[in-house]
This record gives sequence, structure tokens and C-alpha cells, in this order.
Amino acid sequence: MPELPEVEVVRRGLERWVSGRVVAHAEVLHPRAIRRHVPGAEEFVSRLRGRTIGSAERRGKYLWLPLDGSDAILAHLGMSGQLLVVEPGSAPEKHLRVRIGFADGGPELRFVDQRTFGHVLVTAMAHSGGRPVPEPIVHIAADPFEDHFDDEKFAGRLRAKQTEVKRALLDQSLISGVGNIYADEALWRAGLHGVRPTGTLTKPKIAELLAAARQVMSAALSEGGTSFDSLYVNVNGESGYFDRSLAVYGRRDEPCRKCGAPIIRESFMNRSSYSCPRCQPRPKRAGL
DNA sequence: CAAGAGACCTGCTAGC
DNA sequence: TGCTAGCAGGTCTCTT
Repeated sequence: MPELPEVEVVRRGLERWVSGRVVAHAEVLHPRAIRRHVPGAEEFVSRLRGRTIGSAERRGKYLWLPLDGSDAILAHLGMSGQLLVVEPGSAPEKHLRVRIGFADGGPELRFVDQRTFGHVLVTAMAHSGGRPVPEPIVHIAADPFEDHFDDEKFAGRLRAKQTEVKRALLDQSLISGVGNIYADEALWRAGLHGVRPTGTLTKPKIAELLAAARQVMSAALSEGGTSFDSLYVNVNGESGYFDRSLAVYGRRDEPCRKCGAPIIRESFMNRSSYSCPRCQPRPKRAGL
């Protein structure tokens, strides 16, 4: 489940069902799932055996489970990854990639991923953005719900970029956690078209955009996240309901919730962008 | 160095 | 019915 609210739903599930437990065994069923674990599958498995799982953490769309000692299990769900907590004997999911069993004999943790863009690995910890994070994600910026997220610095870096505002929102080294859905929703709330050059945004407008992103992601989290289908679920396999509250994403030809104009879909960065042609007019030219 | 295009996957759906 | 093109919520890597 890709964007910040959906990943946070999973983090909370891991915190509740996995933290504090001792790993008894692990199994890698698809090598691609651990492709970023350089030492390979055998090392991955042996490194987990006997370890105690700590409190689940998240930055943006990355999740990690600290291990006793100083390393952690790091996971990214990619486009279709799921972390599920299921009874050890239950039938393997079609796209089951990694399985972790516990010494208490209770429910096991399964990484299921249809499209295999997600991955898990065991890694050392480092430091970035005001707190300890797994070494492979030191380049990922703080997400807007972290205490260390600096609104002023974000505004400055955003305006300095030679790019368009939606691209910048999706740039995980600038602000993490925002993906295609919530970028579109935040832009709609702020009345901005995604191709607006970042250099033309005023500080108050950037503050408004940031507030919009926080609001829409908070609202989504309180509904359990956004799910259009069974691919995006919590650790117990349940979907969220925020899709009902989306203002633009996936609503082509439906009326804008502010002005009633039909929502349009445009191609941008090889993906879909949805916007209201009246509330979010396309800039006439760079500099406007 | 920064910005943008392409690559990496499977499965579903719409349209012919 | 069956085929194909297009699309899906992400990030990394390579080129310019």
C-alpha cells in the first residue's frame, strides 16, 4: 500500500501484532523480494533467527522493524506489497514472497507482493533528518508528520527547484510520503495545477499546499487509508474507505466538489493526473 | 550536479 | 470467446 497513510496503517498493525516477538525462522520464496539485501537470502534468514523485534517505525513510505542490537528489517511495499499477519498454517497467498515465523508459535508475518516492486532487507542503522533511520534510506527526506520536518526549509528548497510543483511533491528526497493520489488531492485543495513551476510559488502558497497535504493524509489515515481494490490492505487484510472522500483522483468527468466543473484527467510523468480545470487552471506560461 | 526518461513486474479491464 | 493495448497508488538508474 503505497502512500503515507496506507503505510502508517500497516505500521500500526505491525506495532500491535509483531513488536516484542522473537523470530524463530524465516523463508524467502522469491529472490526478487530481497534483491536489495546484498548478502543474499541465506544471510537474510540466518541474520533474523533468534532476534527480538522492536517498535515499528516509518519515514514516508518506508517501514522498519528495529532488531535487538543495532540493525533493522526495512520494507517498502512498492506498488502492490502487503505485510500480513496470518496463522502459521494458513494457505500461502498466490504472491507470497517472504515469510517470518515466531518463537511463540503465534501468527506469522508474510510479505506478499504481486508486482514485485516492493522489497525487504536487513540493514544497519544510520542517522538522517534528525533521527536514526536504516542506512539505505538516508537520502529520503523527513515526511511532513515528523517533528523534525522543517516547513521553512522545505519552502526554500521547493522554490529553488527548476521543476513543476507536482514533480517536486513526488520527489521523496524533498518531502517523503506523498504519492500520486495525495499529490493530486493536495494540489486541488490548494488550487494549484501540477505543472505550475515551483519558482513561481509564494511562501504563503507553499504553506497552504503543505497544510493541504497534511490535512488530506490525516483524513485518509483516520479512514484506514485509500483502497480501490483488495491490493491495499492492513495487516489483517482489511481495506480502508478514504476512496469515498477523494476530491479529484480517479474522478474523471465527475463534478468538482468546489465548483461543479467536470474533473479532467491528464497524462503527466507517464501517469495520471486529475484536476479541476476551473479551480486549478493550467499556467499559461512559465513564470506565471 | 540536477532534471527527466526509461526500466523494472504482474494482472486486470476495456475495446475490438 | 479471445486477443491486445493500456493502465495501476513507486523508486532506482541511466542519460542528458
